[in-house]
Amino acid sequence: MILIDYRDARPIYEQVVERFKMMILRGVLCPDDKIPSVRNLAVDLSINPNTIQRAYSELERQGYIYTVKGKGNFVSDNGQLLLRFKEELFAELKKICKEAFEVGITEEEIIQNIRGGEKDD
Amino acid sequence: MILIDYRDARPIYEQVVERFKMMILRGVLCPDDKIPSVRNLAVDLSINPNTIQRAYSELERQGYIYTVKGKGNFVSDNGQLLLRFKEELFAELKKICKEAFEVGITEEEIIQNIRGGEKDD
Amino acid sequence: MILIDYRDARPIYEQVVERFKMMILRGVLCPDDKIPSVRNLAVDLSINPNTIQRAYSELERQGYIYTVKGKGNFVSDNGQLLLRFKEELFAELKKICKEAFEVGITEEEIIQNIRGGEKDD
Amino acid sequence: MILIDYRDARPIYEQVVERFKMMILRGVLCPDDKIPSVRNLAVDLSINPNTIQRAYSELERQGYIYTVKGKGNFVSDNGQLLLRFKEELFAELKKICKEAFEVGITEEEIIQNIRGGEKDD
DNA sequence: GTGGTCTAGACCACA
DNA sequence: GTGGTCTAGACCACA
Repeated sequence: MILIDYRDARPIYEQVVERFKMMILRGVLCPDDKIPSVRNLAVDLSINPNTIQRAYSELERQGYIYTVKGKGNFVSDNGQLLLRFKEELFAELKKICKEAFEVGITEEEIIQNIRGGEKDD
Repeated sequence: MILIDYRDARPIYEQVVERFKMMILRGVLCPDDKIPSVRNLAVDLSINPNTIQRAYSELERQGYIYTVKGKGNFVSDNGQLLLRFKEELFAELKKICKEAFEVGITEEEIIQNIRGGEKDD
Repeated sequence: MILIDYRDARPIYEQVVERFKMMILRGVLCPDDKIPSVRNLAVDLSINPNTIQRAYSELERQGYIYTVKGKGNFVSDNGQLLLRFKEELFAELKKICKEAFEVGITEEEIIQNIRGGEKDD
Repeated sequence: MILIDYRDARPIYEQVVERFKMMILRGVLCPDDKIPSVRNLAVDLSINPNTIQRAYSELERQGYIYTVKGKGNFVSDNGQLLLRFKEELFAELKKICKEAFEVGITEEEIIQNIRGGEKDD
């Protein structure tokens, strides 16, 4: 369900956050679905429960999941999530493009580079 | 010449590296131009010399500058730099676009978002 | 009769306590009215009976209900309840106002903010 | 500088957050002031560094401080902070008043209770 | 020295 | 069982 890449420079908790975000945004996980308990996922991934706890706290803070004490963590029903994710992603894109323009790369060059990627997915 | 943003989450050495890279790629700094000595820049920016040294080592490792012992640090004459920078930048773009496609954002939506940014520069 | 909000960060037993308190203070539930049995309410709300039991114990401790063994739980006839509730509520208000005054918010600003809320109820 | 109340039901990290917020909002701590290092404050308060770390992360997330890696944590220069704090505080007040109105407490009664508190500060 | 991440493990509240 | 907090302590990146 969740894969950790130890060669990835990003911290483990961040990778966990990202995996869940994508699964929720893609609809693999649906509103009110229960996600694994902190302890279970920790055992499954051979990771310390504190690290999972941190990932889940972050997911809750960002509105992707909600916690019911004593029961577990569940996927939120928040229609705003995809919209917010898009905004963040476009902001990132624009930042990179700005850097590109600065060194003389043209809009057309960038667009050519993006085109055709959709089907690779 | 170099501006450090202490509120930027990135480490200082990384900001220094990035500033020099951009100045070299934009042609603000030309091949064989002498860049400030570690000591001088450290004083100018009120930064630990170790931090500048680390930035310069990184710039040398990436081929942007070369060191002449006893003389100082100079901008490389390396025609490959822009090409390599472009490849890295396009790789980043593709990674983000891949994530976008995964959550259902279309190529057209991305391209619309990029268009028009060139003139804002 | 009782609604549980699983997205509410507060524990379930606390929500149950609060709902009953409000119903009793508003007069929706009257002295000596029988409230649902632990078992029935647990089934109705699809909640663990332990949780309901804990809520009822808390309500009894605070004087809102009394238990007759073998008969059930009943609303208390305690004229002091509203008075005590008011005191608690005013204490909370004062604590928040104190914090407000500390950062320079004026009494007038607070009062303006409260005025007009009564009819929204 | 910071006092922890072990009888307080709130977790320690939350108390630390609250103390710093108030000091910043009251102007006791000014923009770009350095706050104690995680380790130092941990020793001073006889608290685990992780707990201080958590408090500082929260303060950063809320925009009260910023971190310079390897240097320390510093007070932000964010004019929005007081405004946002006010909004949160007024929201709390309204929630309590709403509860008050529900059990028949009048606006006037509440206002009388608040008046005169400003000078006690 | 300074913050950031992570492990190991305890204890508590809640269901 | 489930999450939340905290302690103790290690190791790393950065300055």
